[in-house]
Amino acid sequence: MATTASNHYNILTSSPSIVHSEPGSMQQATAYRDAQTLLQSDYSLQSNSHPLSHAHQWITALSHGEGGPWSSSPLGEQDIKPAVNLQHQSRPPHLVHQTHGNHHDSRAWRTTTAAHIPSMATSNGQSLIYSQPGFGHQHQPHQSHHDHSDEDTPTSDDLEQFAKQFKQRRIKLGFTQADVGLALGTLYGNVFSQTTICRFEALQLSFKNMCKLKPLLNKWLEEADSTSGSPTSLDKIAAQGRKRKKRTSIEVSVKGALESHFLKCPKPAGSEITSLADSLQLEKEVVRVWFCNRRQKEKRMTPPCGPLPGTEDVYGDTPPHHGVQTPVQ
DNA sequence: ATGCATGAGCG
DNA sequence: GCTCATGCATA
Repeated sequence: MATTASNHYNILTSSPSIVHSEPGSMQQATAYRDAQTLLQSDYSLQSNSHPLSHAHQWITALSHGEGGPWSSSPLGEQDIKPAVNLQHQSRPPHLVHQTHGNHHDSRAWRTTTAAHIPSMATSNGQSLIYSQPGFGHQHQPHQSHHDHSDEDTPTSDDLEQFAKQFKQRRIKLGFTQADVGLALGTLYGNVFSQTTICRFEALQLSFKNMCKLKPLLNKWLEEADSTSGSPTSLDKIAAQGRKRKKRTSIEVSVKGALESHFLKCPKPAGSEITSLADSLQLEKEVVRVWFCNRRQKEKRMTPPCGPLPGTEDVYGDTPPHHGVQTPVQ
């Protein structure tokens, strides 16, 4: 069965303070993992026992110090990043180009820069439901073609370029994605995780989100660049705990089943989710979240290949209109 | 790098 | 309930 590795929550109490990592070293990665399973309580604890509801503020409220509901320390969880970057940067040349035309909000991406066109592998994303990439260009930011480097609404291309350069320079300067995330917190008050930086570099965020982060990252880049000789004070405080449901590990076979259902119906009703969860022996919530994440992924996931026209808005939120135009090919 | 999860905000 | 931004935990 698939299953959830366990229904425990782990409380990370105090992770080792992270010092800004030095170029090339990926130290502090394992130390904190021990403290990972300190406490075990039922899932219900979260939904029933604690009337807490606003626990996100801790992330942003650096000066709040009220501690989240589940946090054991008053520091909130602003940055708990353990800098578990072991990866650094091995990035295969697979282009991550997104091609969607979701005007809806903001996730319009690349238009056509595919350098190589892998054939549709049909492993599991064959139906790429999503829409078309079309819209040959950014329909969002159109400001006069000016020669702005930063500021102002960038185009998809601008973002892509920036992300590329950002990553390269970041690496050259010897910083990990986690370092950057923390630095943004100490420098500008907005802490971000390694995950976010990673997704930024990989263009896996929505257009709007990318636009929002770009300025910050750009500033950091300048900072880091000019201070590349002296040790920028990247010290930060890290220590807090938080209870979170243990990540459920869904078995491959079960995932396959979910995929199938997803292809048939990306947006199942509550009752459907319930029965599906029942047949797969998963908690309803897990299934519901799975679908949410699946949908979200579809929206920004780079299509395995050219999204085929004809399979458009399955979610219904994909709006009407232009979208025609064949993707790559 | 990515899977599952949380929570704000919106109907 | 969903979307969307975001991240812990994990592979």
